[in-house]
Amino acid sequence: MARRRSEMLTDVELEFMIALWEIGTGSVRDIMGALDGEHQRAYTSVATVMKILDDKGFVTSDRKDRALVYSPAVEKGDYEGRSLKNLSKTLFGGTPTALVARLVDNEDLTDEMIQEIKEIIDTRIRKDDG
Amino acid sequence: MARRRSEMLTDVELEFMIALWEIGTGSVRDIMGALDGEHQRAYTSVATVMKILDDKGFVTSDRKDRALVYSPAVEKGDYEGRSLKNLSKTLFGGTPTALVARLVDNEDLTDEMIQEIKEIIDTRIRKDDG
DNA sequence: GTTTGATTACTAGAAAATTAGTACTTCATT
DNA sequence: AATGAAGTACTAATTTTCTAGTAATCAAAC
Repeated sequence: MARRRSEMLTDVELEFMIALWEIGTGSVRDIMGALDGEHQRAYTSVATVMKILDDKGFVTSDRKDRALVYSPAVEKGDYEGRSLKNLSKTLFGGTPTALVARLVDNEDLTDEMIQEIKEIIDTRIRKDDG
Repeated sequence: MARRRSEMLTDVELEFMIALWEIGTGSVRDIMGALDGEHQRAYTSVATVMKILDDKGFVTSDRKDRALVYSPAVEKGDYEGRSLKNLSKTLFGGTPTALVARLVDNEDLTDEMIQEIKEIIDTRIRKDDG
């Protein structure tokens, strides 16, 4: 516990959290196995970062016969929200509309995607009304 | 010129780029003046980072009687797009729809904002059709 | 009970990012 | 020409992040 300077993860921390969110819960070895495998890292490197994540409060740990089993203390959706808020704040003046505007003027966004996005918005509007 | 390892900016680089985008063009002193002012930094710190940004190709520089005057080589909108793509890739499986879904389930999003977002989407759809 | 294997804790070093000092250059002013 | 002011280039130190080694612990297998 303790530490928690920033509410945002560093690059490597995020990579490991993604692995943990993927598997739900797991030991250092499990997490190492769930990593993208691009980079190849020492067991102790993963263990060290997991401990840091524990210190920062992003995960919790439980001992299961000798080994630590980690679980997310922050949900992925929660962190996604944080990331969006963070990006919105730094680059879009805190207005999500500006963010969406930039998103949809991306050329390689297919018609289907746009349509899907429209449906998401419409659903949300209907939910508010109802 | 040269350098350009990552296409993404570091935190401090981004902070300075935002200042430069704000003023359009300016000397180290101008940029220093346009910073949020939260942090207070030495003149030479700003100068060093601006040189790095030049090396990486994010800005261009021109001498105007002795002093360097910097201009963005990457538009803010371009970098906004990059950032969104980056976030979408790491955290939303590369699907912008998932990103939007997360964005709109943010509670402190007002009805007006949602409505605005809807209009942005609808406009984009109409543009595609026509 | 000793060895082996797996794991954590601690430590440290490498790499990347940030900050800023010092020396040098150049121009304007005296 | 000497002095001072402003700026850049170079260098270096600090901080943060990332990586991994070593030692200690503990349980199981022999």
